[in-house]
Amino acid sequence: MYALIDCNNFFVSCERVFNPALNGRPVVVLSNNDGCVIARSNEAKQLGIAMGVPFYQVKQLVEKHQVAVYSTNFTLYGDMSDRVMTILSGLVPEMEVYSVDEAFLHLHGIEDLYNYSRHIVKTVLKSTGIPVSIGVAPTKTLGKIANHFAKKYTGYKNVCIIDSEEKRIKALQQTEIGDVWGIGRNHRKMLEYYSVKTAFDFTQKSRSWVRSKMTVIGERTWMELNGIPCVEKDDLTTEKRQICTSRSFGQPITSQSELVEAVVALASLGVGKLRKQKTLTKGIYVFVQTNRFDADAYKSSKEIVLSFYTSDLAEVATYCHKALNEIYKEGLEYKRAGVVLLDLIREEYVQRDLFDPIDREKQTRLSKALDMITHKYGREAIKVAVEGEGYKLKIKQEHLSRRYTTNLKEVIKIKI
DNA sequence: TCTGGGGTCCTAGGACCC
DNA sequence: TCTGGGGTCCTAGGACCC
Repeated sequence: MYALIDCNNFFVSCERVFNPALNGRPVVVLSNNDGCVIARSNEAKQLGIAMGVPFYQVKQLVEKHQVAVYSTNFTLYGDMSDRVMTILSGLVPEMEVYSVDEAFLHLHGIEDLYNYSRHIVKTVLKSTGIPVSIGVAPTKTLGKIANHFAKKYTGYKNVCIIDSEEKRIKALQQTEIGDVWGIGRNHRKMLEYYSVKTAFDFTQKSRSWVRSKMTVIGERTWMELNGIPCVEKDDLTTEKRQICTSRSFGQPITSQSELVEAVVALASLGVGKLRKQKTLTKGIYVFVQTNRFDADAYKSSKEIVLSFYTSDLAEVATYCHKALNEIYKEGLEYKRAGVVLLDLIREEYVQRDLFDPIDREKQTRLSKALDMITHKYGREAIKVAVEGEGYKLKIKQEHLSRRYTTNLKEVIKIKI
């Protein structure tokens, strides 16, 4: 049996841990730039605030019901996620972290699944303050469905188990096809056209029909819903194959020099991730765009294939600068830019090249020194010159909470 | 006036090779 | 007049996830 454990309204729950006055109140967390709603408390959901809705569209509703609003604080959420995952790894023999707020647990051989799951729920809550729900089932896709029910009905006490054919069928009949893990908007539309409304309807279609309409991915979902596990453990979960760092700007950027600074700042973040997972890159993709909701939106990009693998910021920054010079057009208002590091390889697999003009030993020592400085004094302490002094990406964050768990200056203070 | 960010996997079709 | 067949690799784009 598998369990899908999922933190309830995760980002909101993180904010509530450090601000208990938010309990019972409607709360929303916004995306970067305070653009869209990306997390909602149950109270906010009940007000009809939809997931992913642009914030300005619900501003009135928010004011009317005094909804608490937070800018996204990924430093805090990432750290809270680490805490939850650490607790879990101590409780189960095997697990796969699936996302910032979800993990699959392997429960093979466990007798009393309900009490075991309840114990996990209570332990995580007590240790981290984060409420979680658990769905247990023979496959991961069914686990997702069970989890949905665990959240939806309070009677389940955050644990729902699908362990019989009757329960499986009942659960499938009560699940809309669009709510199934792996069925997105397009496939939902297509399936509804063929009168497939529930997950159960879907399982009644033939395997070959599903394959022909939705390729192997749909077929996999079909198998899983029918109780046959086939979503395997992903060996690559920890190591990313590409690293994308992009931002929308609160204020548009017009000058080339400022755009260079922004792109290099993004490259710096990307290289930070690259180095953290101990990989090197051999391809750099830079893109810029104007407001993508405009009818005449302008988009441009450039990929540079390097001759040698690198994880050196100065080197990456140089290529980014080059790429940008080729794609920058005067007189436009840029709203978004990004840097993608492609073709990654683990550092121990890199072969030295006889014709490499750069002294890699020296460069590695320099990069390591930079890592140490950044680690000790923060990202702002040292940077590439072209990034500009004190330059900050123009991101709007008007409702930011503190980094309670990762910055000493921002920890909670207790008055005695 | 406002509209996120970071990933993965699969397929079709073109280029190229023998 | 007639114009093979099979394989690999790469890329763009679609679809989906949280």
